[in-house]
Amino acid sequence: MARYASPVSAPASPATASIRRIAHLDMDAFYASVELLRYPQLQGLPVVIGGARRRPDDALLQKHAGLPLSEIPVDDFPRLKDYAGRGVITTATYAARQFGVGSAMGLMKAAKLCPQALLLPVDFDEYRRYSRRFKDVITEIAPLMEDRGVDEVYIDFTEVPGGQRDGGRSLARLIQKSIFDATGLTCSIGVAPNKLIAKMASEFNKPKGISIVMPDDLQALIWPLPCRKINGVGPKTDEKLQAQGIHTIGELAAREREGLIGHFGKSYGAWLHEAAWGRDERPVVTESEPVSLSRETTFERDLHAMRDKAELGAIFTALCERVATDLQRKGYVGKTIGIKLRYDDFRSVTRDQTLEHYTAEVKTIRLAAGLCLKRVDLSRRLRLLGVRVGSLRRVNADDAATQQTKDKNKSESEAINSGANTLPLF
DNA sequence: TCTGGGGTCCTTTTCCTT
DNA sequence: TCTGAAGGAAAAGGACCC
Repeated sequence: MARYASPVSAPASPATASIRRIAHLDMDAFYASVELLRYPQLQGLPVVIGGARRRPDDALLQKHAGLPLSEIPVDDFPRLKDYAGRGVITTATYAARQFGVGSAMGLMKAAKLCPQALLLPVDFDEYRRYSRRFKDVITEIAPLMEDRGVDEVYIDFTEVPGGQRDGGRSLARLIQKSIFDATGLTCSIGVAPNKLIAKMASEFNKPKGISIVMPDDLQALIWPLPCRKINGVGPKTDEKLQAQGIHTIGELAAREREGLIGHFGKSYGAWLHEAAWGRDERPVVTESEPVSLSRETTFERDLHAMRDKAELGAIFTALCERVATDLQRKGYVGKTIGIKLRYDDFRSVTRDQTLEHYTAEVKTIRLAAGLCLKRVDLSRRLRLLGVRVGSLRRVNADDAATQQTKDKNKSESEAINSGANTLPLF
């Protein structure tokens, strides 16, 4: 909090002491909007963007090679009804939502609800490019920005020129307009005394909304909302709250702190109480280091450790390679190697192993992950396999240190190898 | 007939050491 | 040598988020 108190030394504008103003900015239907910039002819149509393993528009692009994307006839786009395979919807346009399809729904189920919907693949690279562009626009105007994923950020307005005017509305407008001018994309912004409230506020007026919440507005604007609107209250907690007759944030605020602690534990119970009262002192964090890095994949069909050994082995090795490549590209080494697998009945299990030394080597990762694999039940069929490296540390650009790490990795590999010669599974 | 992938953080369990 | 307590670290799982 101290960081955000108004400067004591400079008696700035005498009448208007600066109060903490935090904005949450959320891009409106980000993925879909980016796709519509590319394919404007799909405007207003039901479009679903989904986790298709094969790009459903590959054939489309091939067939119309040379033609500007915006001139590809709508009738040629792949339809949901023609899709067969696993996958879920990542996002859907408003027109598609009319049919009851939405994020996280299985594609097969969605195809029944809206067979005529167009299906586009998820193009993360493109979304990341737009993400970088809109974030650059923001930091030009307000440098204290916290990245919250590809389409969301928090911004500290407190000390930004104009950040106090109208509770932050003018600055929010400026940012909205600048982002639209630079990218053609719209966003919604909530400005409030802290991140918790700002996050809720940004949802008030979607799309293209600006919502201002002042400290005194808690009762009127926040308390009537369902508890589920609190960022950090998910379906499980909501269910427990409902069971106790707590439906709104106001009802939650009315509960004794001690009672909540009794039901939800010391830490989470106390946090729920604070949240209901709109209290949140978390700073806007402009930089952070990753804790773990992982790769996982769901198979086209469930695989069996023995019957599909070769296939699983290849997938497993590929996952290790991808994690290792990611680590090296991003400049990290880690020392906790883990696997995750999901059985055909959707239960998942994880196994971890912490090494003596940090590594980013495929071989070491593969060996350690192989040992983890030996500790799980492989009689059931699997639908997902993942490999993770945790306890990350940034690797020095310094060559000597790198070489040292490599040497250690080498001996580590050998050590693991000698203990593992009874053969890893895949 | 279903239910992605990449993360973080917290709690509980397990294991090791003293 | 066995047992149990205590505490810490690592492992496992769960909830949540985008």
